[in-house]
Amino acid sequence: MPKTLKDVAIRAGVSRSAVSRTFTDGASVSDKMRRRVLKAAAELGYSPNALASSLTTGRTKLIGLVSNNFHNPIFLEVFDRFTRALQEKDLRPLLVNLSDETDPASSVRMLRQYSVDGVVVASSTLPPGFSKAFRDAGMPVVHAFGRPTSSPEVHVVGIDNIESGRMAARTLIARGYSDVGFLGGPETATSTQDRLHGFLAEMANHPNIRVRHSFADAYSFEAGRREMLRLLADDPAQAYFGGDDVLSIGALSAIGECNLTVPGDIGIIGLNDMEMAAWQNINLTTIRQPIRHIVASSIELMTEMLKDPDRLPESRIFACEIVERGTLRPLKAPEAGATLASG
Amino acid sequence: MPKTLKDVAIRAGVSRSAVSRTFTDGASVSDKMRRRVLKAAAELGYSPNALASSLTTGRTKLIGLVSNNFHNPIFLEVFDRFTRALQEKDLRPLLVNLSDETDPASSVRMLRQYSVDGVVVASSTLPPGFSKAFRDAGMPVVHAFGRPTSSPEVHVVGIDNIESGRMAARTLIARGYSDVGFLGGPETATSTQDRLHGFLAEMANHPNIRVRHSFADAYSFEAGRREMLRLLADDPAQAYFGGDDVLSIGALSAIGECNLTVPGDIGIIGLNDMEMAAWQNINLTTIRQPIRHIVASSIELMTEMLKDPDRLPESRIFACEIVERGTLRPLKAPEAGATLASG
DNA sequence: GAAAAAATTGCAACCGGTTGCAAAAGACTT
DNA sequence: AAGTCTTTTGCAACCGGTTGCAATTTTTTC
Repeated sequence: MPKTLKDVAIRAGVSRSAVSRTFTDGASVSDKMRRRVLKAAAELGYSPNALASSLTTGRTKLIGLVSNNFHNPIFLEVFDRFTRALQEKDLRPLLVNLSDETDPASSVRMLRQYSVDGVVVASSTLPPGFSKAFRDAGMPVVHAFGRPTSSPEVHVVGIDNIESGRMAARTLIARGYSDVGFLGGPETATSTQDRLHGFLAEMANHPNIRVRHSFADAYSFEAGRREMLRLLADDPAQAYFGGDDVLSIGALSAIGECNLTVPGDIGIIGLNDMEMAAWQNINLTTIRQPIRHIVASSIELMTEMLKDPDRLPESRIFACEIVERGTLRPLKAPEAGATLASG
Repeated sequence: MPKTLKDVAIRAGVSRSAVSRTFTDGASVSDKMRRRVLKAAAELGYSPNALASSLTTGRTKLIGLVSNNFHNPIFLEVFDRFTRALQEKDLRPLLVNLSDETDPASSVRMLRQYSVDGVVVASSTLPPGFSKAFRDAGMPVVHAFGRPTSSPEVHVVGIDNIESGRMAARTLIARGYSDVGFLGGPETATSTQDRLHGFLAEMANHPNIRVRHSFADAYSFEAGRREMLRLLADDPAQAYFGGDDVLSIGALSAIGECNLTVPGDIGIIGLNDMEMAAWQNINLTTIRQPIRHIVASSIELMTEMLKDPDRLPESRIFACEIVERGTLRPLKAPEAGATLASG
C-alpha cells in the first residue's frame, strides 16, 4: 500500500538513485531533478522508509529510552522532556519498561534487534550493570539520574548526591534543629547511600546535634508513610531529610494522621522538587534536582556520542538548590549565616 | 560489528535460508539443522535484525504509542501498563509526544517512516481527527481513553462519560446535597461535555436541587485550584463534581487555603481514582476509571487488528465505580436507597 | 527394497532503500 | 568549436533478512 522509491522513480521517469538522492541531504542532485522528483513524490504521497534506509546507512535514529521508574510522578516529567528533546533532534524514543527486570540480557537483546543508535537509561535506581551491559553490546549509552563518579564507565548525568546530603544537613542545622533524622529511600540504592554519607559527614561537624537514620523500602508514598508512622511511634526526631519528594509526602501524611503539625512538631525536607511539592496543600520544602538540565545535557551527550562513538565516558554533575516552602521552621536570622559559612 | 545471518551460515556451514528458518517459527527445519545453527549463533552472539526482516515480512512489531497527556500523573500508570503489555506480546512501543502538536500530518509521517504495525492513541483530550488521520494512513488504530460512540470510525476504548456524569450526580443527590456544581475540565474536551451532559440530565429529575456548572481550563491542579478560588469568592455550591482527580485536588487545596473544611463546608467528588486519591492526606472520594481494563482491552483490540486489519471499528465501554473516601458527607441511610434506585 | 509421499534444504529473487563508480551532461577555457 | 573540468545521473551491487520453488533427502508404504 505505501508507495516506494520505485513508484516515485517510475512516475518521475528517473532512476531510483535520483529519488533516493533528493531525499538524502548532502547528495548531488540538480535543482531541476529535485523539483521533478518532489512533484512526483507529493502526487503519490510518498515518504521514505526509515527502516529500509537504516539497513545501508547503519543508523535507525531510534534511541532506546530505558527506565524502571514508572511509579514516581517525577518521571512523567522526565519522559515528557526526553521524548520532546529527542523528537526535536529527529530521533525516536523506543520505550523500554524494566520495572521487574533484573537481568540486562533480555533488554540488550531487545534493543539490539531494533538496532537502536543509542540508549538513554533514565533511572535513579537501576544498578550500573545495566548501562554497562548496553555499552558492552556496542551501543552509545547515557545514564541520566545515575551516580556520577570520577572515572565513569558510561556517560552519567546527575546530581552530586553526597553534596545534596550535605546541603540538607546544612539546611537543618541552619534552622537550629538539634535532633535530626535521615529518612532514606531503599538502602541498597546508591543515591540513598550517597545522600546519607553526605548528610552524616556534614553533621559530624556538629557533635551536639543528635542524628539518626533509617530507610523506607521504596521511593514511594506508602513506604515513606509507613516508615514515618514507625518513627512517630517511638521518640521521633525534630526534623527529617526525606529520601525524595514522594516519600516525604508520605511522611507528611503520617504526621498528619498522628495529629501532629508541620513544621511545628516535625520538620521535613524532601528532594526533587516535583510539581506536587509546590501544590499549596503540600507546600514541601525541598532540594531541587534540575531535571531540565539533566535531560538536556543527556540528550546533548547522546548526540555527541552519535557523532563520535569513541568519546570517553564523562560525568556531568549538576548543582541542586534549596526550595524554601513551608515544611521546615524558618531560618533564625543571626546565627544562620555563620553556621552556613562554616559548612 | 553485530553479527549477521551470513556469519552464522558460514560458521555453521549451511545456507542463509537455513539460518533464517531456525529463527522464524513455523518454518521447516530439521532438529539437527536447528541445533547446528543455534550453536553457531550462540558462539557468535548473533541475534536477528528485526528491522531487516520487517522489510520482507511487512511487520515491524513496532507500535506507535501516541499521547499528549504528559502532565497528568495518571498517565504514568497508563504508560507503565501499556509498555508492559506490549512488551509481553513481543511488541515495542515507539513513544510519540504530541504535547504541542495540533496537526496530525507530521505525526502520521513520523509513524509511517517507521512502518509501525499499529498506533495506540492514549489520550482523553486529543481530538478524534488524530486517530482518523492514522487510520487513513492505513494503520490499525486504537484510541484508548477516547470517546466511545455507537458508530466509531476507529476502535475506541474508554468509559461512558455521560453515565459517569450521571453517577456523580446520583452520588451527590443520595447524600442530600441541594446545591451542587459541576467543575469541569476544559470546556472543549468531549469528555467534559459528556460528563456535564450526564450530570445535568440526572439532575433534571430533581428540580429542587440547584445546579450550576463552570470549567477549569485544563485537567490540572492549578486550573482546578484557580477555578475553585473563583467559585469560593462568590457564593459556592455545597458540593462539586470535579473534572478529574488532579483538578479536584487543586480544588481541595483552594478550599483549604480559604480555611474551609471538606466535607464539612464543601464536598468534592473526583474522577479517575489515581494513586494519589488514596493518599491519606488527600483521601478523595472519586469515580474509578478502570485503567487496567482499558489498557488490557486496547492491547487486545490491537493484537486482533494485527491479525485482521479489516476488522470493523468497535467501541468498548467500561463501567466506572464509586470509590468512597472522605470528601463527601456520608450517605443518609434511609432515603439513600430510594434515591439511588430512582436514578 | 523400490516407489510414493513428506520433509528438509539451497538457490535466487526480492523487500526498500543507499552508494561507489563510470558514463553523460553542463560549464568554462581558450 | 574543441578540449578540460565539474556536476549530475544511472547502473549495479549491497544492507540483513525472507520465501517460492525445485532439488534433495528422509520417511512411509506395500
